[in-house]
Amino acid sequence: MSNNSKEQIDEFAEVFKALSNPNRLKIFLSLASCCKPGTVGMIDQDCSAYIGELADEVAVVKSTVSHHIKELKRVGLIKTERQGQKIACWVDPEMVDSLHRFFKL
Amino acid sequence: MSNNSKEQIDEFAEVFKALSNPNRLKIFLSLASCCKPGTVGMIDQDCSAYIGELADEVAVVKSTVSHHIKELKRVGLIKTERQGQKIACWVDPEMVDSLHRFFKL
DNA sequence: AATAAAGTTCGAAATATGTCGAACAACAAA
DNA sequence: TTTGTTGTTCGACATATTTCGAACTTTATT
Repeated sequence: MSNNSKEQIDEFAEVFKALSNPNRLKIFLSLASCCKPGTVGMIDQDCSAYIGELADEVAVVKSTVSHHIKELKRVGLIKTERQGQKIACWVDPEMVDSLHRFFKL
Repeated sequence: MSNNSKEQIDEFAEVFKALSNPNRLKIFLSLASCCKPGTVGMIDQDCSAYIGELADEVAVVKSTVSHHIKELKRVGLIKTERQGQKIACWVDPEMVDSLHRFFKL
């Protein structure tokens, strides 16, 4: 911990900002709820959700969820893929691991 | 990860917000740089810094550092203690551990 | 081709944040 | 008690964030 360049610091700060909004954090946790080791980059029905589902779950309109997803994606916390009309979202376990190591004492 | 109540989510969101500002994150990392296991609650010259030192390090005026320290303290990331004219600041390893566990896959 | 479903983009409004400098308070030293 | 050092509080200002609803796009279905 704490052996970081300015760039790394700014990058982590952006990730933390992405997680600093309660609704965005809820979305992230909802997507993370089925994230297990060994599923890096994998998509399956247990490990992803659609925008509309998330909107219902978090109780904000889908345009807002769309913004939040965009931000979570921008900082690398989640990945997305179009599946027909819908967009599947899932967390990137590598980023979670990076954060896990960040707080390693 | 992700088995959290609304209150816990809001609490973590506040902690992440505290770490989302680059200058505040720098301050935190500076204080964390010497944080080792087994030093919970301990203060010594290797494990704390004063407001003025931090202001120099981060290159913002001390009134701003004072605000940032107040915020880091409010969310539980750091602790402080007056030592004569100065105020010693150090990270709370328990909170760091809590964050470490948060990102445990 | 027309309609429906799922997301995105845009514009607007309210609220929050980060920063500074000036004035103030607490403590120490002469 | 006067002066210096360290940190806090206050007011102000510029900028960023969060959220919504309306209009639009993309894909699927009839």
